[in-house]
This record gives sequence, structure tokens and C-alpha cells, in this order.
Amino acid sequence: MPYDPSAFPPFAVTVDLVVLTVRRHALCALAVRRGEPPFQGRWALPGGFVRADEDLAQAAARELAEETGLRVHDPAVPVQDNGAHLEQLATYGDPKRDPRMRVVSVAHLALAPDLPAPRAGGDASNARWAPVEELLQQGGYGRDGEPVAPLAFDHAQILADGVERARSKIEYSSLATAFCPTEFTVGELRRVYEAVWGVALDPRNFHRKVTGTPGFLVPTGGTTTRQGGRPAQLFRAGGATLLNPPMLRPEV
Amino acid sequence: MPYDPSAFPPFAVTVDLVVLTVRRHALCALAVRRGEPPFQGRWALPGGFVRADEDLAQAAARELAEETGLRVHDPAVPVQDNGAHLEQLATYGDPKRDPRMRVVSVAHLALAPDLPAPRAGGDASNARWAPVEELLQQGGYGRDGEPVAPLAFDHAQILADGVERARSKIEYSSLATAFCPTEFTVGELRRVYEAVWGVALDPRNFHRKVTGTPGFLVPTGGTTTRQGGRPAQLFRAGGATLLNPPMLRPEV
DNA sequence: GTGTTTATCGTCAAGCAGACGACTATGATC
DNA sequence: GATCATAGTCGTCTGCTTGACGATAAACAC
Repeated sequence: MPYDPSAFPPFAVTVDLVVLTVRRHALCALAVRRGEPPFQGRWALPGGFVRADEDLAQAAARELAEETGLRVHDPAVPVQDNGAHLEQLATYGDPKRDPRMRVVSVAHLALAPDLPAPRAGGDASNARWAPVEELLQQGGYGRDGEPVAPLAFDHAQILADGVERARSKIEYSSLATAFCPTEFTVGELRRVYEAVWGVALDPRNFHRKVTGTPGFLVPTGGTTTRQGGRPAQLFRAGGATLLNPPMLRPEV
Repeated sequence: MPYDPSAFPPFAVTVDLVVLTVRRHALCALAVRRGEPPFQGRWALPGGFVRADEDLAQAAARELAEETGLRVHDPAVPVQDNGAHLEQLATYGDPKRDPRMRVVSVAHLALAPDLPAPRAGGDASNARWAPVEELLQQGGYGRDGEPVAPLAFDHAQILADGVERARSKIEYSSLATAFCPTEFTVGELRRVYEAVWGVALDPRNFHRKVTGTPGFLVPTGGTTTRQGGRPAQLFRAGGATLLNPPMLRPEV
């Protein structure tokens, strides 16, 4: 059959972002408040339309920069300053997911170190880091006792998928370092695992595991006492991306 | 800003399928010959446009049924007859990936047991199972000495990503059983792993591992000698989907 | 100094994986 | 029918990794 533009329906394509970070021992995601219908006033994941000449990854990186100021880690640069990790997560295309029109959203997952206050196009009151637990509980009450409205669209599902991806990916990759600043201690890395998994890990076994995995951590020579207690060695992320054997998540 | 349909560019959305099976000890993928430009006459992955009222998974299942006659495994039915496994793989949206227009393709991965001859809308000469090695080698020569044209569009990349997904997923899930008929032996399952990973596994250690993992295999009571040698017990896939600890892929 | 906190090293037992020997039950071949 | 080849199944042994946990070290607060 010949090429016929009317043979397929037109779609809008967006990118939505699950931007995760660890703040105060809790896994948090970036949420923005919607300024227009539908779901006006509700919290949602940041995102936007893919432009006509833009690749999906480009669009996601652009949205990430617009919302957080973060630049994306370039895989070509092995040791690198405070860029975020960005990867495609999944695509959501239920015909009814947006009441206005047919929108297919290519969700991306970004992992970032703890950041200064978020900005949503310069308007800080419309963007915040919220613990993922809080964003995912449906119809409950937040820590301040206020009722919590669920995220707009299918964003609760997207967020849940992104969190699950992050949880499983730090098992077998060195991605947990993306939550850390350029230089970090073993204890700080352990607290990342603890926050993402929501479990307590044995500091001694964790130390043995991460320092014993070749290519995971590279000592910088410096030490720090910023966590209190005995000074701890500082490390940078090594070149290894896959952990073999993996870091084991404790049974529930 | 108000809703403005002209604020976003229209996209065509397609689903492309990486359908994998194991035939004659080789990991094979379904390829169809393109009947129209661009890439007319070249091999490509099966796929098609998502319809206006269709979910992405629905569209993928429909395409799979059209190309192979396979129905999709319903996760609600634990033990089930010869359905295929189908999952979303990734989305490809380079602005230049289709010279005609802006097309975003949501690739899906399907795993199927060995099938009778493929059909592409009834035309068998335009569909075939080909070893993935053969489909992925660029500009080389096939087993028959004929020059091999690379797959159309970015389908080589999609296929490579799908194969990699399958290779890693059978490590930590029971998905390898999706390549087997309803009832199968430990040896048949081992040959699936060997074909997908392209390695040889020790039959004794493999047997210990799979029979020792709770919920992986359920004996049916029957035996078979269809592989020759001593009769082997027949098993069905058990309810477990995640293998813990995982099946270890030997080092290269 | 004493107590608290965090980091780091070491020990021990249990479990799992890889290497591989041994035996079993079929069909094929002489 | 004896022999052989093939595939399946059960065991053994050794080394590595993990989880539990004791012990020591180096900072800060009082």
C-alpha cells in the first residue's frame, strides 16, 4: 500500500521526568504544580512536549535543565562533575491518559545528587522535592496533616515505575553514586542505599563489599568528618558501571 | 498558557516487535521483508501504526497476533498454554529515523516457543526466522554466502537492545520458560539458556540450580525421550517469576 | 577524661557455584 | 543380545561471598 498520511492518527509526544534524589535520608522526587487544566493545582511530574526536530533524549535533557539546572552526565566523560544520570524509563500511551487529546509520554528517569532548592521556570513555589512515599500514597495525609491529592494523569504509576527501576538498578550497577556529590564517603553511599531501599545495612559488610569491588570506588586521598565521628576516606565513582557480583538487597 | 493544539508537532506512533525464539540451538528473531519504500525489499522488524483508540500494549499484541498468530500470555493465568511473553522494550524517536515523517516507535519484546512457519499477513515468503547474529552483522555475508543487507531503519539497534534485554532478563527471572513449550525438560531449558547466551553450561550444575530453585519448575509426572538418551522428567513453569539467587551467566 | 558517633578491620559459619566423578536409562549399531 | 553413544540425574569437594558481629580507631561534645 502506498504512503498515505491519513492512514495513521496524529499523536502528541511528551517526555515526563522522574527526577530522584536523596534528601535527609529519604528518597525524594521532583514535583511541579500544574498551573492549568486538566488537574490544575495538582502536583505532577515535570515534562513537556517533544519538539519537532528533537530526539527523545534531547528533549528529556532539555526539560531536566529547565526544571533543575542540571546538566546530563556525558557517558564519554568517565569522571565527571555533578551531572545527573538520565535514562529512558518507559512509554505510557493509554488513549485516555490525557483527557484533551491522544498523548504518548516517554518517561525518563533522572538521578541527581542533593540539590539546592528546585526551580520551575523560576517559580520556586510551584516545584518541590517530596518524599516518594508521600507522592505515592493515594488519598492519605501528608506529614503536615493536609490531605494529599494523587499526582496528575498517570504520574503516580510513572513515578512508581521509576522508583522501582532505581531500586533494582542500584543492585547491579554503580548508579547509586549518581545520588552522591563528586566526592563522597562510604558511609554517605551506604545512606543512599538505605534511603532508596528503605532498609538498614550493616556498615561493616557494606564497607567490605564496596571497597572490595574493583572499579566501583576510587580513593581521592582526602578525608572528611562532615558526617561526624572518625574521619572517613573520600572516594570518587570508579569507571565500573556493572557490579558483579551485585549488591544484595536484604529480604523483606 | 491555554491549550493550543498548534503548540506541539504531530507525530506518528508505531509499535515495532522484537520477536525472539530458539530454533535449532540458535536465538532467532522474526523479520519481515518490506514491500514498499523506504528500504523496499530489505528485512525489517514487524510493526505498524498504533490506532487511535488503542493502548500501546494492545497494539503490540495485535501486531504480534497478525504476524505470528500468537496470543499473549495473560499474567492473570499462572499456568498457561503457549502464549507468548510480551513486554515493552524502549522507544525510539530520532527525528531522522524515518525519512518520510516524524515517527516515534515504541518497541516491544516478545518471547515465543519454537513455532511453525511464520506468516506475514499470509505471505510466508516475506517473513522468516533468522538467527540474530545474521540479522545484526552489518554488511557481512550470511551462511549461504549471500551479502547481508542491514535491517531497515534503526531496527538493528532495536533488535540488539531486545536481544540484550532477553539475555539479561533470563538471568534473574524465569522468562527462559517462555521459549519452551508448555511441558519441557531440564535439558531443553538448558539449551535455551545456551542458545540465548551463546555459551555452554554444565548440565549437572544447571540441573541442580533449576530444580533447587523453589517455584521455578513444577514436575508434571511425565517423561520424554524426544531428545534421545535416558528419559527426562517433564516440567511446567512454576509460579515464580523472579529467581533469587539469579542464574549466573558465565564470564566471557 | 568520658561518652558518643562514625569508620574500618577482622573472624567465623553458612550457603552457593564451579569443576567434575559416577551411575542410570534409553535408542542405535554391530 | 552385547556394546556404544547419548542424555539425564545424583554426589562430592573446594573456594568464594555473604551475613552476623566483635574489636579497634579517630574525631567531637561535654
